[in-house]
Amino acid sequence: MTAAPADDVTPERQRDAERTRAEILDAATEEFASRGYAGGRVDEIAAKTRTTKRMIYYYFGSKQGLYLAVLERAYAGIRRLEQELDVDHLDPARAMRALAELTFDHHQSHPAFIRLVSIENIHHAEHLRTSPILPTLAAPAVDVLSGILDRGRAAGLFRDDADALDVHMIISSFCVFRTANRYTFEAIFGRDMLDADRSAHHRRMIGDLVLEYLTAHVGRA
Amino acid sequence: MTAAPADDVTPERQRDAERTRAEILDAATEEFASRGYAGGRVDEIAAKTRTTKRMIYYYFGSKQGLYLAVLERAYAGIRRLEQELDVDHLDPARAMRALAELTFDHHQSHPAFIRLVSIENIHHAEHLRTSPILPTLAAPAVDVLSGILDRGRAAGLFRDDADALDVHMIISSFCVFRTANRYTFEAIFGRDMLDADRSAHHRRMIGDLVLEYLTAHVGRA
DNA sequence: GGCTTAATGTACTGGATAGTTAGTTGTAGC
DNA sequence: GCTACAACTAACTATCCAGTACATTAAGCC
Repeated sequence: MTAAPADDVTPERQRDAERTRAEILDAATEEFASRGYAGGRVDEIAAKTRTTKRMIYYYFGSKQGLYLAVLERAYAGIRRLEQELDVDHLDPARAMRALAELTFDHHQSHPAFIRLVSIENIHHAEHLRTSPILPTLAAPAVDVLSGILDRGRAAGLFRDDADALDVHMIISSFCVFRTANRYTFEAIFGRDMLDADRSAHHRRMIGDLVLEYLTAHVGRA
Repeated sequence: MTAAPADDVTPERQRDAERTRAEILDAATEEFASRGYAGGRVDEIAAKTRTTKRMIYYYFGSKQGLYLAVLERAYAGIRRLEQELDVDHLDPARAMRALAELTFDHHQSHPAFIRLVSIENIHHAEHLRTSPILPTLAAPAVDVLSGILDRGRAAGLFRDDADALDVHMIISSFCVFRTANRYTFEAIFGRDMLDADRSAHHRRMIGDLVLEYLTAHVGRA
């Protein structure tokens, strides 16, 4: 990436565009995810970095530009995971469970991503819709899922009328809800979603749920 | 409510505290639900009513007080619905489906409520947690659900290890997701969740999903 | 070692916006 | 028809905050 001299490494470089950008993105992710777009403060983001507000405008142009960069980087994470998931060596049922658990694990360990998606929906996806990465987001999720469904149907294991996006929705809704609505759920029902035992239980549960749905009334139109 | 004269009704009363309050709450619900708490503008809310900003402070004290009043009124709607739902005359499976469909219909027809819940979660439920109505929110949902589960288990129809809050979560997550994440879902996958055919399909689906879960491996510990 | 450009810092501005001050008017009760 | 209070209005202020003008410094290049 950076062309650093091989033998005389300065331990703290004073100018490093790459690192400054990344530091700003990290701070901005935290700020926007925890306060929303309108609630997020550019001054606050700058204060969390080792640089100044001027740099944010230098690299990202505007508050909106920064927010969009944050959003795009967050989406890139789950997209990469889905692309890297190799389930061809697993039977359809196990493959489906692996996909559900991948989603479960990602969403649980990336609350900032989930919160950013919530925030983006509050804004009617107006930022995401303008993003150049938008067209690359659908395929990874849908392709893996369609492949598993096709194999399952061919083997006579899964129902014929299951739709890939519906299955994606079942998995996403469950995994997103646990993280996205964690706070109101805990306030109302007094149950912490992130309790380790409960997490393990829910992780099994989403796999069960999807497989029960897919194997119900097999062969029916 | 208001002591209006019986025979000489003035068509447009110039002073009506009740109506002014309600008008402010309506406008504020729309504003906060569509722009978030920090993004919502008190001046904008005032402009949408037939009164002035001063009245908002007169009745609700602060922006936060207004927001909390909006949130409480929104929760009151679903709580009332759940309380009024009478499923004792239905067999457990039909009762469960009726509850799922009630939730589905409410969430689909009250997007502002769903958005407010999302917004409240962005804010770590800090407003809801201070609300005096908080203790009244859990019981209606849980009681109806527990009743149905008990009857289903007693009849040997439902699995023994099903937990009321888990079932609530399955139903809520699905119904909330469709509305809450509608915009990013449409942007990414090009599918409108509110299409009439798809809605009917999903409405059946959430009932199926819950019943398949509850009737799977019946009798197993 | 000077030239060029990318990277960085300081200090400011102007518009937006939550909240207030100081008043006015309608209406119920007598 | 007067009084007291609730309901209401208009105009203001103090602060916050996104974005900028301008100066400066490090580093690659020859």
